[in-house]
Amino acid sequence: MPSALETPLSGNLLLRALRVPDRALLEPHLELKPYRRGEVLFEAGVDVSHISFPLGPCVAALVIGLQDGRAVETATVGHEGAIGGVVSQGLLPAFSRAVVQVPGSVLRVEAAVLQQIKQTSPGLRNLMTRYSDCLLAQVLQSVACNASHTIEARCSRWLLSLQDRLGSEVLPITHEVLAELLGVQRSYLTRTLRTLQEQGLIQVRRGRIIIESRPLMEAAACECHGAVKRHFETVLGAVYNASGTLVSLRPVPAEGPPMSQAV
Amino acid sequence: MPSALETPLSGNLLLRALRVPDRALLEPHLELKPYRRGEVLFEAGVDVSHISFPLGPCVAALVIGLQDGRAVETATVGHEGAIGGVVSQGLLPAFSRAVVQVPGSVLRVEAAVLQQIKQTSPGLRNLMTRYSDCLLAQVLQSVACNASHTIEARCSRWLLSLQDRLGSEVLPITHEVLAELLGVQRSYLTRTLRTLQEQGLIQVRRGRIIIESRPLMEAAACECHGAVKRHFETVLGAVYNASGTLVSLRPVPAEGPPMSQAV
DNA sequence: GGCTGTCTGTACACAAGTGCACAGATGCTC
DNA sequence: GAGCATCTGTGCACTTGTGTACAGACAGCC
Repeated sequence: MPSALETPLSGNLLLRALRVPDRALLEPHLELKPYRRGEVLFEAGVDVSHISFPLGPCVAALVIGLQDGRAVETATVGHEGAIGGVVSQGLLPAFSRAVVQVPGSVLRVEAAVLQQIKQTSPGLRNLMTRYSDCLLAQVLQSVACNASHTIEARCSRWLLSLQDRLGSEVLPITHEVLAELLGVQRSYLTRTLRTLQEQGLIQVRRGRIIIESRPLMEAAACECHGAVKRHFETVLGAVYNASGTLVSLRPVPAEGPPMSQAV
Repeated sequence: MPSALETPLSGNLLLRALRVPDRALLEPHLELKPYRRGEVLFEAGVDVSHISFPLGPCVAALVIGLQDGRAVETATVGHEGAIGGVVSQGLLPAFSRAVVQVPGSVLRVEAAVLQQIKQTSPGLRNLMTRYSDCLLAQVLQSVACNASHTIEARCSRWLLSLQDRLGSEVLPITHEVLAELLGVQRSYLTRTLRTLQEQGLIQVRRGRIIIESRPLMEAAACECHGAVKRHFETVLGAVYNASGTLVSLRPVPAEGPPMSQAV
């Protein structure tokens, strides 16, 4: 199986950013697991047994369930990151649920094993800490965003960030689901999307939304999209191609004395 | 000065939860620093040099500044926690600004020094990891909260969480400031507070809000307040007194073999 | 005790978003 | 290629919250 993982492993940018020896430590413990849309990686309140690195197009969301039955998205994680005990270091009960939004596979490792390996690998430790900080940044920005930006702007932001992760203009999502994630009314979201379509930003199809003009979308979206992206750049050295898609992270540098910082 | 710190140190619940030897490691490096209302602990984009443990009534907020000049609160930190590079482990640029809402003192330590001590103290490491998880939980819940709850509910939640930290019914805050933190219109917040007052939940005074009936407040607030509180209980063993005030955290247990979890 | 700056109360026109209901379109399955 | 479940479009009454403006109240200061 290790040989079969050779290719998949490069489908996650965090794993790809690791140096070869660190990757070698992790590789024997990685398990490939496919997920369908809507599948749950872990439930809120349950101990997180594994940490998962989404591959290729796979995108999951951290979701908070509310008493009235709604379930609002708090963070999106794709092939640029990891999900499950990233901050809690595993083995603490999860506060949120993790749900697959775009189907695909993940590479996962037992939380305890990852902790073990981190002990011996400063590079891995450093990388995971940096990613944690980016995840937090994303969430912090969303708090402010949800408090102050219009649904049109938030919706645009969300679509852009999905495109960043997928690298495709065709975003497989229904109004229903997107409205739930944003915590807004479905009928109003439909109207909003219609407006965006009339302005030539997107095309609306059944079950998918097609980005027509990324520049216009970026103008319609709030600053939050850019702010988070910039933090990914400075902290993880994220690299984006011309069309805004996230293509790689800065490789973890070789160990040196001044590395003690982000242990 | 170490002797002068003897008492202050117990004014922060995280520090108080540490075992004596761990505390001893930290103590010589702690510096007492007073802050006034509105003072900035660190700015967004700047490297965080220190990590601060608020004492007694001191409360700070993580704030995201928006392009239109507004500055919305994303998290509140009082004597139950710490602020500055908690997740990023210091020495990464801060994503948010930290502003003092209720004046008081903090004990602070250089980020690099704290990292150093963590290397040798599993207890401290474990505690900080748990606190990080609680901080994230608080922020995750706020994303969902801001997306779906009314201003009245959010305002009530906020007042309750300040009371938890202060342990007093008199909350020193103006409508102006609270409206900004919640990301809402000042005039509408005044109306909301008026409504709460007419229902006997609070009393409104110039520059302060007095909680009249905590039970009624809890009914008016959204579930988010309770959800975060419960996570603090399970993860940090937070203990609340009859009137809802946070009084202590579970002491860090003695080291044992099964401790490897939250390294 | 009067002045002054800040904070609070309220009014009003308006925009944004909800909640619900139902018609119509689309894609998939058999 | 007909049927069906799901998704999308739209209408309408209503609530929540914005934006702006201004009057009055409070507390601290000299």
